[in-house]
Amino acid sequence: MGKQSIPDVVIRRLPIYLRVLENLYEDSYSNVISSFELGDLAGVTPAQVRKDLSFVGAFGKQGLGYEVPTLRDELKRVLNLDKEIKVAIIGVGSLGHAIARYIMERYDTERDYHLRLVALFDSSPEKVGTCINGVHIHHIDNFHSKAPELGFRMVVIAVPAKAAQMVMDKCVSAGIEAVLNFAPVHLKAPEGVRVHNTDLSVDLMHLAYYL
Amino acid sequence: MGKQSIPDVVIRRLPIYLRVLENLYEDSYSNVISSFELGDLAGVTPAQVRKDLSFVGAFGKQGLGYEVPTLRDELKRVLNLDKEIKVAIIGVGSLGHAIARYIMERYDTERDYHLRLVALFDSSPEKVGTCINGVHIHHIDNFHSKAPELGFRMVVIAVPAKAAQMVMDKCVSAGIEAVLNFAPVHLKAPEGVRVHNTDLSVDLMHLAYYL
DNA sequence: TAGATTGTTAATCGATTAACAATC
DNA sequence: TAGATTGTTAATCGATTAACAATC
Repeated sequence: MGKQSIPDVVIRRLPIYLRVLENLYEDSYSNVISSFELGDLAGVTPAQVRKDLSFVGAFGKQGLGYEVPTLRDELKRVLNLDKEIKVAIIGVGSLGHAIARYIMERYDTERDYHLRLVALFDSSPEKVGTCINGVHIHHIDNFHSKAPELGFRMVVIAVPAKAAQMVMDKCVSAGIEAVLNFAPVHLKAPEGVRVHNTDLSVDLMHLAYYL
Repeated sequence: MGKQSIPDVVIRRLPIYLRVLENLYEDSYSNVISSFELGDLAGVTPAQVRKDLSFVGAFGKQGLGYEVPTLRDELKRVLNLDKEIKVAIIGVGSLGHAIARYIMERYDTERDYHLRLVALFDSSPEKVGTCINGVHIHHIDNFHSKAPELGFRMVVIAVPAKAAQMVMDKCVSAGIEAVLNFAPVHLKAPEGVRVHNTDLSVDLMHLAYYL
């Protein structure tokens, strides 16, 4: 299998292919898709698609293309999305709130991705104890015990920049393995903890260059 | 000057350096920073920092490092952030709302980035006509006339996937030059319109691989 | 001055693209 | 079968890293 042999740059594109297939599925297209069509819908070249898919070991059919349900299942398997993945969000400001709703709407319902939001954390006494769509907001001080109790290994950080590294440290000590950080700071984590930084302001500034 | 000669991968890192410098500034650190310190805070190697900064033509001082205010101003100039940049958001769901608040809090106040949110657009009659922090929500049907009237050239799309391409087409025909897309679809735009896609679900799926 | 750090060049590394034999 | 498209290899392209002379 050799999971670590798939380059990260390829892994980053697999969810995009998966997203395209899910959308096709909903619109109930043809049962097969060529690297040309898939590339067009994903915004990459056909050669790129074939190269990427060769890493996951998916088998297309020459002359036809890829079977949509087969490829979709294969991509989900590689991305671990064939199991339920529990996620928690730390920081329930407007961004954390929006992310919570996004995950609940996009995953908890009809799709079978099984990305499930199991807990929210905040430090504000007014928020702690309340719910968003049935998901409780816990106090951040209880994070260390709640993580193993609720069984999530993936966390979204949506707290102010000043608090982010402290929150990250709590995650690390609680054994969290993957973190998606929305705070506008580069967070440090030891080897073995995967951190992905998404900063809206960085994206906006990047685009500003091209104006 | 040769703006187009700076690779996009470098442009993407410049806002990160700028963010580091702004944070330093607030904490009123030393007046100079070496490529080692800057790299550490930005999460890249010192060699990378020096290579990147050599593209913008910034001048550090051997034996010392880079003057923080000089480098900050230089980065802002290259990224067009020395002028006011007007932005509009299309789609005022919870994500659009959160992005609106984020931009208003982060840019409109004490900082001098001058990224300014000038308009919001939605199709819901309940939302149209209301305000968020003094910024009006217009009907999407008025987009074409509002764009030149309010003078924004950059747009954030935060509408559902199904509506996103249609909204993008409206942007293109209204002369928008840069789009930050949060809808989970790859949007097509003609040459000359810069599109940057950020999809929370793609990031989550990417991280899921490493669990 | 001596120590430190830049800017830049050359070497390495990795990713994308092109091309085509295999084959559905 | 003929036409189309895959999977893979080789060629190209670009980005990162290492190293070091220049110099503050």
